[in-house]
Amino acid sequence: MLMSQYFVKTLRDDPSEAEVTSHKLLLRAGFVRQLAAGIFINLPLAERSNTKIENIIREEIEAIGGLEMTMPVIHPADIWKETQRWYQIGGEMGRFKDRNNHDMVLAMTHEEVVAFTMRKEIRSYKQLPALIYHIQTKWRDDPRPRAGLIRVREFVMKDSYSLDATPEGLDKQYRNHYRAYFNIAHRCDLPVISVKSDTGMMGGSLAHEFMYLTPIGEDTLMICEKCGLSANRQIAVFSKKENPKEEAKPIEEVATPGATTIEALAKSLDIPAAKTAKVVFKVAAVKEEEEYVDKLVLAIVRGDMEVNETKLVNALEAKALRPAHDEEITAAGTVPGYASPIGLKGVITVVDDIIPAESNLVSGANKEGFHLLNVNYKRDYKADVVADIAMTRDGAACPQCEAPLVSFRGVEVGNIFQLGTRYSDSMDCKFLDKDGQWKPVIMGSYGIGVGRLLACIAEEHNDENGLCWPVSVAPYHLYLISIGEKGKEIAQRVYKELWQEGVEVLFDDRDESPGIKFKDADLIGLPLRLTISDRSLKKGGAELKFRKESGSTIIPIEELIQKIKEEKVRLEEDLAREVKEKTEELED
RNA sequence: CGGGGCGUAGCGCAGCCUGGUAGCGCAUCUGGUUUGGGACCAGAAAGUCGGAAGUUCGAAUCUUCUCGCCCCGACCA
Repeated sequence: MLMSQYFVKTLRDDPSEAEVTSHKLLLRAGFVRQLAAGIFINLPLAERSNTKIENIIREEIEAIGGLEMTMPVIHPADIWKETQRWYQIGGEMGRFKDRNNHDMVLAMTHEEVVAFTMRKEIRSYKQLPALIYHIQTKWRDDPRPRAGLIRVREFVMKDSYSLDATPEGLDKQYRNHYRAYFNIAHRCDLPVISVKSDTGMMGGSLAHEFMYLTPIGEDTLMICEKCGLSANRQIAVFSKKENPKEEAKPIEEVATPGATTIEALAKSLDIPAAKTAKVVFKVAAVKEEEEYVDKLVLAIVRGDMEVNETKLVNALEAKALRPAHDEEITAAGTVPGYASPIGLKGVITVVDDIIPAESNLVSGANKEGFHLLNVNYKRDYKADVVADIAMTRDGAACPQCEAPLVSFRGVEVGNIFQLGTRYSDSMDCKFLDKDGQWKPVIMGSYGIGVGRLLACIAEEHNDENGLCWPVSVAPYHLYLISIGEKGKEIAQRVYKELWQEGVEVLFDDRDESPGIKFKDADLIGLPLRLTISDRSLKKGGAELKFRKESGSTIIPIEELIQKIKEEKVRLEEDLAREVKEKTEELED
């Protein structure tokens, strides 16, 4: 490509809409432009990098037996009704009607289409296992897109779907993807870690997320630096310490004016927060005879803990959760700040699993200004659900080794799910097994975001002057600058020859001052930069500089093509070697 | 859904409080001089001040409504 023909100008100033580094740089360097909140245009530079990322993904997925296909972006709602997700998913789903008034869905993911296809095609265990994938646009109407390309509404992802006859088969496909995803990230020179995650709207049993750790990440991960245990905070568990057991004492009402928070309560009674029961009200959409209805939920954790909403939703098997309004709480017969489960009717009570082991906790008295001492689970009240619903915090004890857990922020670039038969059951996707029995196909689904990878790579590889692309995903390998007439003449020849030799060159042939060209070279961030000018010629050739290094070398013109080719190959080999080392580490 | 901020030329911003002919820097176009880190001189072009309604003799400026974008929280493969 010739810079003189690129229709996009780099920006001197950070656009005011951009906050995070990758967003600023991708805008300034002319990779992307925004069309609307969470909807981006990929300009030619981004397109080239995306294509490279996609091809890395293709190679890794083909290597584990994946077959590429394309599934539509627009689906009839019928298949989403079959799996109930039409009803379960809220505003995140894009819905519209076609001209015949049929409900239609903008693809958020493709389990339904896979199941639809496979129930027509798969009849025998002999057709399994199978692995299909595609790279396709998704629409998820996120309530709050943010951080440029990190969190968008329309995006391209590679999603693969495994189909197996046995759980062992699924396990193998899952492990294959686990390794493949690390390979993909490593080949993009993006450090990621895997953590256990919530299955969310996907359903299924086991799930991992691949996280790029960065302070701008929107997920919080809990990691044990001692034993290596890691999980998304949404599902992270920790080892809870019970208070010393006490003999159950009789309930006693005490006046606690103004003590509407645990902190104030503990202070006024001079007891540790861990001797109180924290009551939190939420309204959950719970399934009741095929319909989702809003129910008031009373969740109890020990006073020194907090409620984890994801865990609570899972414990309730609810669709959604929101904080309860004060009116809803009062209507249930209690008072915000002084609530307790004792004597309350018409609410779903969920208690954290440490509560039954605790004795003589302080709880609200369901009237303004009073609390109850010595409340004991079972004797005084019972819950509809007992489950782990406590949030894991920094410093909480690791459930494996008791060391303190540490929290990190991260961006989820990929995830893998063991779906099991969630979709094959609801969509009747069955095969005839060896033993002559019809069985549901066992599915797995595996996603990795192309644009998100690009953004994370940009976030990881940059400096104060601009982007610094890894050679594997750089839109071009080399930024060629010519200064002056003589330099331009030689550069034009070099440009053609390098392309013939497999070196992708972006030639800045513009009639601009050298300063502008150097600034743009740094901003766009190709791994190699070659300058041909009167000055370099006087020194004996052309000047080669690596984006990530400060020095430069002069190369005689006659050796130029060969030398650059070598350097490009060397960069690729260096990266390949690192990938190999990381892969071996992973195998251990 | 709750809280906050911002919409003025392609980009970054001033002007608004205190109403009176819309400005600056960069970018763009023309001519000339320059050519190793976002050059210089001279000239030019470019804005429904996000939109609508209202107040007023007069609104970028005041009022109301509305749309969009950004941030925090909630939510979320």
